[in-house]
Amino acid sequence: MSKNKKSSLGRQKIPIEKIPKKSHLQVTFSKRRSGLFKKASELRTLCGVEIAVVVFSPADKAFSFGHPEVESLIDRYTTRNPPQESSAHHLVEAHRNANVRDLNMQLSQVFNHLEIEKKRGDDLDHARKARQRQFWWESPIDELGLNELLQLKASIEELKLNIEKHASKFMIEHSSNIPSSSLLGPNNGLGPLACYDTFENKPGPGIGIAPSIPNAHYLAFRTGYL
Amino acid sequence: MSKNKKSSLGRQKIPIEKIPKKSHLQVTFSKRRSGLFKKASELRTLCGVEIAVVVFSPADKAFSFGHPEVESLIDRYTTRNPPQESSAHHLVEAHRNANVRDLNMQLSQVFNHLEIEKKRGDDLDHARKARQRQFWWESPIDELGLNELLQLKASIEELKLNIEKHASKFMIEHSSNIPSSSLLGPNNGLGPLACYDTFENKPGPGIGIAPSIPNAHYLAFRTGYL
DNA sequence: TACTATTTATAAGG
DNA sequence: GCCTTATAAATAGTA
Repeated sequence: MSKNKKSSLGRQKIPIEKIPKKSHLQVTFSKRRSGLFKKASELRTLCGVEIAVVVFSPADKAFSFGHPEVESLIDRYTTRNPPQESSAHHLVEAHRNANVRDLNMQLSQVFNHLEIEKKRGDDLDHARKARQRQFWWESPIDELGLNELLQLKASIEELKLNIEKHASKFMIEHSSNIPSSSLLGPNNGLGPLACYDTFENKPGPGIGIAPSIPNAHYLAFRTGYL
Repeated sequence: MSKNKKSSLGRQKIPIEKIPKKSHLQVTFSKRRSGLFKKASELRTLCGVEIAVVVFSPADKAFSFGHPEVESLIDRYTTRNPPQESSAHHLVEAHRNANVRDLNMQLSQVFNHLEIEKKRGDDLDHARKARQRQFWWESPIDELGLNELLQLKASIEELKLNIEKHASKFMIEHSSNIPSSSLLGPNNGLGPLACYDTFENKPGPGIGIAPSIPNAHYLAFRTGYL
């Protein structure tokens, strides 16, 4: 037997960037998704913690892993019920437990995503206006995007302070000479947010049947409705 | 220098079961949490997909990783808006993309969790009744637990069919002689659910001001309110 | 899907 | 927390 013939080169190092070849990407997605779920499962078992993972595949299929099951843990993450604080607080709370590198990475994603959310918010707000006279109870679904934006804005403002604090500490410890503002990008990281202020009190009155409050998502901004 | 002295034994194999020593558990949690987030990040970058991870630490602190940010992706997972199907459908959809082992593992967790949810549902329903006359718009927050239960019930019934289907296929392929019902446990996996039927039409009338519908969470059971 | 050479994660200890 | 070491585990490329 050709026992010393190398049947393959074995695992090769690949750069962490988008895989261009589609078939290859699909294979990698499957392998790494199950690897990720396995890790999540091990973390859950080893440490006895609650965990949820949600992924949308390249074909936009939903995959999830959760202990306890995903919906319930999402519910806990989103609606925890201390009086009048709501989910914005917990989003920030979660971010507080990350390191500077993670925070910056995620912050840049948030900015990118805000652009998309703003667009979606505009569209949905328009659609809502057109529909609410006929089916007023459907409108809050569309409004979710807007409220998420408002929560996001609050979160990011706290997150920014948080990052700057961490960043200072980080730089002191490493004697770096990069100014802290550059960590947040040339526009200081909050420029693109200013435009959201105009949303702040939009989705309130104008129906005259009943205020559309009844979900925990709305609690943080309840005073805007009453 | 004692160059050939082993300064450590290196990584040792550990069983995947709850780590008893608390300090050790904390270290493992930190290491594996960041490992998991790194994997999630790589999956996101390599495959260009959207992903969210939420973990509650042993000390019940919330940690999260998300591209785009967690709240928004959770929102997408939870509220996707095809007419009248709502999130129960997507929970099932996600489960459809798992293998038999995963499904069984998660199913057992769901049953355990249902016990807790049922208790919480009872308590919250009681609290809601006491409060709704005064602040009717707050009650839907408390009702979330109940509605989640109803969605869960629907999901599990489909999930059960799904597992049985997969299980048959699995066993045929592997020529196993384990009967399919044993995969679901001695009570066929649905016994403990029967009691939830009594919740089905509870949170409807009795207020007389306005029906409390306006969130996607409720859409699946909208007919119960109208 | 299964294999295998290699890279990557991580348990233990400082 | 961060670093080192030695080893276990994940996985890229291939058949």
